[in-house]
Amino acid sequence: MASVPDLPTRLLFVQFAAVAKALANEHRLMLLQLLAQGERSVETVAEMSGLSVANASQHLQHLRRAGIVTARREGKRVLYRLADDVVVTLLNSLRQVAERNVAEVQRLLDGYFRERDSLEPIGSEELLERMRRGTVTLIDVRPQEEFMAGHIAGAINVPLENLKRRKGKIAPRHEIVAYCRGPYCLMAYEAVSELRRRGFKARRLKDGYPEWKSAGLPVEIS
Amino acid sequence: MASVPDLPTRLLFVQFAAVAKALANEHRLMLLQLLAQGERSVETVAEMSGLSVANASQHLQHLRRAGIVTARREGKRVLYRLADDVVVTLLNSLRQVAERNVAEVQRLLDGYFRERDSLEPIGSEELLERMRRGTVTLIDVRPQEEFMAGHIAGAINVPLENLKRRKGKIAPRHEIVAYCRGPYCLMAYEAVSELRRRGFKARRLKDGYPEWKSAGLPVEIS
DNA sequence: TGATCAGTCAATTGATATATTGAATCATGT
DNA sequence: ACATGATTCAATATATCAATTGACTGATCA
Repeated sequence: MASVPDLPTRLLFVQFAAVAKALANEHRLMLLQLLAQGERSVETVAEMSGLSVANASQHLQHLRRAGIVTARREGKRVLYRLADDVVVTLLNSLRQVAERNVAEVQRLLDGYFRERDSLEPIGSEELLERMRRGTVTLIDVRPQEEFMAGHIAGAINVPLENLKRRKGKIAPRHEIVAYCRGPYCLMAYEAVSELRRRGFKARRLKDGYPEWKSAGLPVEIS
Repeated sequence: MASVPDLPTRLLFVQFAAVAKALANEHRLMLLQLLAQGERSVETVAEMSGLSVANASQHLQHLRRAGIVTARREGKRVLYRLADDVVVTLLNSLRQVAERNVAEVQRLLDGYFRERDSLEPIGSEELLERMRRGTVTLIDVRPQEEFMAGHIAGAINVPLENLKRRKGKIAPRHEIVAYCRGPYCLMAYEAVSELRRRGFKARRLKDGYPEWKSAGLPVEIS
């Protein structure tokens, strides 16, 4: 009764495993989060992730061979991007499984990310509704270059660095909502803490730009 | 401007990578497909996958440490099962990425699985509607033990082995729909081919039991 | 044409993963 | 208590992966 799998089925599993192998490295996952913001050059993601250019290049090629990202040449530089939106779904379910089932992740969330709950995240439906009524100011705390590559429609860019150095003159009449790269990017957490310290009403958007974009909600470029 | 990720964020990526590492092996993916049918003992999945018991045990423990499966002891045996339904989603998006992006998978699908399209898969909505009207006979071609552990409500069990040996006396008035373990399990394909060779009207269900179950559609046990 | 910049390739080293083997548990029946 | 069956553990050899280094290629611009 031993229904040992036949050859073609085994080959398929080998291919699926190849995709999983490409995801099975913390640096590549970090590169994917960066690419989830939009197209980026090798040098850019190398600098943002703290990897050497050669190392980042090899990781990106690994991801490309697995069909997770694609690359195109533009002049001197090579620009990488996620292959399609299914990749965002894949990364999200990976995150969900880790979050729900791995004790270590729970510990990290409960510890370092303790403020998570106290910062009352707002959902996308509620944000859309309040944007329509104009009762909220939406800020994107990512660096300017990421903002310019694409952001939530109606958001204004206040990079976290500027916010902390009080460079932007923020005096909104309404409550502030901050967002960044996604649920595990800490920038929006920090922004909300900082704003509250200064006496503003501030909340965090539950998800980040990649989730918003992949949900088909309105975005802008530039 | 090098926004190198901070420590807690890096630790989270390490944890996500650990989950991905657990998926990054063809044998473990095969074990997961088997466990997607329901709870199974180490010995059972070892036999079904063609792995040695010790090897299967170690792979299963790897999956357990990653929070992808859980185990419980029942007498002499240890029964493993998927940790939750998010795992099914994760495996499906992994499959989708591989399917959409990897040339090798395309080749396998177009070659060995050539009959795929000619076998006109039926969707779950249409199947439900026709089951309600009674205009279809639904057969589950998985082995009896898998059928007994859970199957689509209203299905009858005709294991592929029996079907091929003409052991079951099939004389349905209606069209036959066959299903098995999922989109990459070949048993339903073979069953439909065989039935058509004998002159029956037969189609394949688009997805398999795990997808049906995880979609919350009606199932039965025993 | 040559200099420069962005990225890739190849070779090396150290670190991880995998399958096998045989011994060690742990619960059960005699 | 002892024997048995099911699973896990420990040790090993082989294979694969990751980061570094320096050389190489391709596109741009003086």
